[in-house]
Amino acid sequence: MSERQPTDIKSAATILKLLGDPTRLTMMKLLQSHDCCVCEFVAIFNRSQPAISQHIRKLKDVGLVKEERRGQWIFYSIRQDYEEIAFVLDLLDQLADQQALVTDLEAQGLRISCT
Amino acid sequence: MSERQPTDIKSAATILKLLGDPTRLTMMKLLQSHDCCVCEFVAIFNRSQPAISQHIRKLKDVGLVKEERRGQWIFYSIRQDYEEIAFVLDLLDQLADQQALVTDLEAQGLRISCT
DNA sequence: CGTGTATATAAGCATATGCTTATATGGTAA
DNA sequence: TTACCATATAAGCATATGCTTATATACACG
Repeated sequence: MSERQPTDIKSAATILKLLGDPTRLTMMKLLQSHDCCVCEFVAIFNRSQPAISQHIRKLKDVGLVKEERRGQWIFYSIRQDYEEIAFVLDLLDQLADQQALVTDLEAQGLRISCT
Repeated sequence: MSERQPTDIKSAATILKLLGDPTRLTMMKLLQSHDCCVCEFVAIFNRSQPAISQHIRKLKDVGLVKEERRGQWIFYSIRQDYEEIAFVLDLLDQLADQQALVTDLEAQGLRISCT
């Protein structure tokens, strides 16, 4: 079991700045449990589709997430080969679980449309 | 040894946003090793005194650091009683050491003036 | 093929951020 | 007290951010 390399300040600041937004941080936490498509995030965050797309783009631009088309939808997932992935996952592991956001939607009958 | 409580998303996002700036992140990392005064940061970051003061203020406003006058200077240190201190310290622990910033200054004869 | 659905992108705007310069504050010390 | 030093605050400005609305793209599928 090899010790992880320390994260350099610049990389860390870039990551933290990106995650320093409640929407993006919650997105990443949710992505840790399962892949999501844009429409799912739109439903969960009750925000416009472009707003969600723009958040995802930022995450994608730095390489934190990747996309994959499945039928009509594009699913996003965390890139496990991201350079500082351990730093990111450790951070996410310390956050309160957010699955309730998904199950609440289902309970309301607003089941995520694209799954 | 009690398990730490998970950090809620909102608090985490606030912290990460604050630390998502290379200057403030480095400040916090340095403060983990020893208290610093404003003039020390000014020398290390080669930035104006107001710029440094304004960064410190943000850290102070959320309760991450506290101040303490020692003679002519005001020294800043990490508040160990900060609510999410464990989250913050864990994060800082994963960053590359920044002590070189201090020793380099000393090596150049630009010894920190206020120590 | 054409149509619909999911998503991305562009442009515009209001607010936030991080600096600058100028000035205020507050304690030290002659 | 007066002058000085470290630091804080205020005001102004350029850039960044995150939304909005409008529109483009890109598949899927009848």
